Amino acid sequence: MAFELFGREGFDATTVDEIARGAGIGRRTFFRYFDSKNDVVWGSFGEQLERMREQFRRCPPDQPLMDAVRTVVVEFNRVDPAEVPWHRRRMELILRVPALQAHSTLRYADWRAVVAGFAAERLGSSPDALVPQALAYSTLGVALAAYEHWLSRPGAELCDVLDAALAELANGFTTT
Amino acid sequence: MAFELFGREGFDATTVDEIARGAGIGRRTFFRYFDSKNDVVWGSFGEQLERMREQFRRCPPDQPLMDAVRTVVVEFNRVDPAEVPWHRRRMELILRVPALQAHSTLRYADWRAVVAGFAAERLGSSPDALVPQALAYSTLGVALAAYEHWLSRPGAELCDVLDAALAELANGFTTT
DNA sequence: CTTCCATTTGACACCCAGTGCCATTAATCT
DNA sequence: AGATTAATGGCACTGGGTGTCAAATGGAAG
Repeated sequence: MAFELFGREGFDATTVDEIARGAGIGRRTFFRYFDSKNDVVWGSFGEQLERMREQFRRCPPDQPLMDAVRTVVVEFNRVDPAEVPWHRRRMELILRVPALQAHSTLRYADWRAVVAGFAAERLGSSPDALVPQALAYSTLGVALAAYEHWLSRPGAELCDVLDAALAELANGFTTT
Repeated sequence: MAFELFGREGFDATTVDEIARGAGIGRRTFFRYFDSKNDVVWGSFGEQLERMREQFRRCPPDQPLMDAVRTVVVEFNRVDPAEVPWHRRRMELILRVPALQAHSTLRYADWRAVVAGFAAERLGSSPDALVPQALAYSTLGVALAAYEHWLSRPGAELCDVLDAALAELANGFTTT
């Protein structure tokens, strides 16, 4: 897998030629499977998002908006304990390698669209109105902060950190 | 200026050679003034941030955290009316051209650090603790949503939109 | 003015990501 | 098998970004 190379040489130092050779395919073929080298670390994110949309659909209609968002985001990011070390390495790349950090912004847009869509529905407004967009943007932000926090403390439980951070958001960061 | 070229040909279609030739300098010299083509649209952002830090310093110590953040972010983004069209075009590039959208993420890190620093001070915690980071991340998110909203409605007043969006954040997006 | 020094510049040669083109090689169908 | 279609990968090219080095520039000091 290409991740061995990234782990060994670092993401930037690993060339597409190496990845392709490692996978036993031609360089040109690589670019038919992946739009860019960056996309290697983002598997089939689109399908994952469909899962999140589904989770939003399952939310009880009377559940307060931010409670629903919190639950879904936390559940969406729950991973099989066996996969945690793997997930950690992947997220380390995404959140710490500048090239990926930058590129990932483009992927986050779809994630935000799902959240904004749900919020808009609940608020009876358009998905691109100010409030749903601001809500989606800030939820994403909080999730990223939680991820970074999780990455830098080996012991932490991702879902707990996410839940705590989203609770703060729902409180408007009040210093009660 | 390079912005004419971006406006005429589009950002991606404008090559560094063209920019350099347009500025009457060599290509190599261009890369000595700018780390990348992307950086052209981000002038001296570092100095701007110093201004924001200063504004945070001026906040009355008894002002509630989120009120202070809101005021400072709004004021920080207030631009001379004469410069608005220019600012608009610059932000259009930053927020709509994928390459710049991605790259800008790296610049936002410094912006967030300023906000997180202030929040940490007020909360008596470390700047990289969860709450200051989450607060900074979500404030940035809300600001970006406000900017997008502003860009897509020619009539809107940036500061008003920012203020409204940040008020929502401070309320935890409650549907009162 | 000239000499000497340091800084700035830009030409040149690279590396690497990404793309268009096209011949070759599998699959697949009849 | 024979014909058709899709997948593959070689090749050449564009464009961003970097290292190297020689020439140009600009002061200061003599």
